[in-house]
Amino acid sequence: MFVPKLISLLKRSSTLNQAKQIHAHLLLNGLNHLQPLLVHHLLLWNVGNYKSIALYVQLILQHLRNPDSFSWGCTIRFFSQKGQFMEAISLYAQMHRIGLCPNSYAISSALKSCARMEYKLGGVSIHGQVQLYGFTSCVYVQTALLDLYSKVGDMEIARKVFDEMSQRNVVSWNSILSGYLKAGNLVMAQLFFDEIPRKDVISWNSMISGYAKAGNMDHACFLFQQMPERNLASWNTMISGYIDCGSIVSAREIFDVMPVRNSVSWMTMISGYSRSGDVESARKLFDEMNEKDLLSFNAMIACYAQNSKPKEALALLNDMLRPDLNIHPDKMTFASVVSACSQLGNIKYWSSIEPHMNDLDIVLDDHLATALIDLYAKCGSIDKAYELFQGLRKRDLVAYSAMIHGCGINGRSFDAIKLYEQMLGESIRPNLVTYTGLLTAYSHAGLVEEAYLCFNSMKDYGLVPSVDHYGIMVDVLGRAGWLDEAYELIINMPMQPNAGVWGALLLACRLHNHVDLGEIAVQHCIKLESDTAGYCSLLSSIYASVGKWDDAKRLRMGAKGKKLIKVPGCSWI
DNA sequence: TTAGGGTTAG
Repeated sequence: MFVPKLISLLKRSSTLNQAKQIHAHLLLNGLNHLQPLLVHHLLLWNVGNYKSIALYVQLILQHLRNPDSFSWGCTIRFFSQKGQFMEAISLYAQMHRIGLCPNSYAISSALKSCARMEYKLGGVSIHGQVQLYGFTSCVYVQTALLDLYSKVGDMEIARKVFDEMSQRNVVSWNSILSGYLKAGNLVMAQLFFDEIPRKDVISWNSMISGYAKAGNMDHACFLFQQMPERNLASWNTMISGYIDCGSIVSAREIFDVMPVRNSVSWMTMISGYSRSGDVESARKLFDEMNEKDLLSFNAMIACYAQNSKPKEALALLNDMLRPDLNIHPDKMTFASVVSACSQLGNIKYWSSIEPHMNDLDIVLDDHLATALIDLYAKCGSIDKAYELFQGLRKRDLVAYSAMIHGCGINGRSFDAIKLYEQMLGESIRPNLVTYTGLLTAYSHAGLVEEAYLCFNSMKDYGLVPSVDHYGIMVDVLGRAGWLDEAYELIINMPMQPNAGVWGALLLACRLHNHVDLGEIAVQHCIKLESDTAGYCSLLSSIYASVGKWDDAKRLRMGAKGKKLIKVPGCSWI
């Protein structure tokens, strides 16, 4: 077959199998030099699905008799564009190992991949090769380099690269702009923005986003009104800016007047309502959507999970799985669903959903694994939780807090304390949730003085104990029999104690048969909560335990009839 | 090179 005919056949091939046949033909007829063309065609026209093309092209690369930068460069760019950054970087390294000189495609795509993964070390080593192979005047390579340093937060070197560029395009300007904005340096960003010779919509959007993130919506709005053309990202940035500032009403106004909406707009609004606790408005908006997609389902399921409506979250997952919708849940969906199951506190809910996740080939990431740690810990499978915790790529504040709490409620107090120390050793600052778990652990172990020290150390991290932390402390003191100290702590609380705090004291009074404080505690509990039967029966048991049979009987009768009871010497209604 | 979603307490 003539070469021109082969090339035209290749260009018209639309399936991977056709391309493979042509490839076989090339090899049989000694036309190996046409392989780069085949690689280029395969990658450019996406014949077949991504995975099979990727596999086939990699196979070709490994067997090229005369490896060429063009084929390798195209492939590296392909992986980088598909978001397969690890693969792109590893192919680049391989290309380097076999002694091929990279072209600008290869080197800029490898740099982009490092930037997206914030893999500074890899980027720096490619920087050395940029100098070595003489790409110092290629605007694409230099911009990729500049973007890398902006993304990893090294603005000094980013600035140096920018200053030394012989040629710049608007992407170079936008990259340095986004670096300063990411670093929160609005002053420098504004200076650069003013200098951009031909600003595009991305330059404007970046500035708007920077002011919005800094909470300066007035200036963001000023820029939004000034910009010559707006795209969807401009409008969506304004919506999320208002939501971040807590102005859900202004966000809605923007949403209502924008000319075209996409799923990001809908999702941002739904999660805005979710964050302000307005589940009803979120659902109303969700129901108004004509074509619900993965993003909107995820936003609505997350809304239910985050607002303590786990049953509704699971019901919506069920709707989402309807075959006619053809929507496949992803790891975002499952993170919320796991949280919902965890709130229900029974593993049976998750057991019926887990097979779906496995069918969908969902890969556990740290977020999803953390949700599972919490689920297993709450359902008593602490060993399974620990196993997941050990397997995390990076143990962050949330993972530690979930694990500490999990150990706390499962009676593994010393493990909880050890984890807390390990966390501090990794320079992770605890938050209020961490202390809830830790105090729970001390409470279960009956370590009163340690708990007190821990409670007092919260201020070292700038944390102000919440009413729940006081509740746990009352529980710790009370269980250990330090009832007067517990009462004193309640009296000196900087906020109003809730029924939980007084309930903890009441429980302790029952444990140690303390009548006087028990009467006071029950009085407050009844004042704070409508369902009083449990409290009355506790006090009644206290009376019984000290032989005050008449009082005990009277209280029990009262509790049965749900009437309000009067205790001698007390003035509650 | 710009917009958006998930995980920890009670």
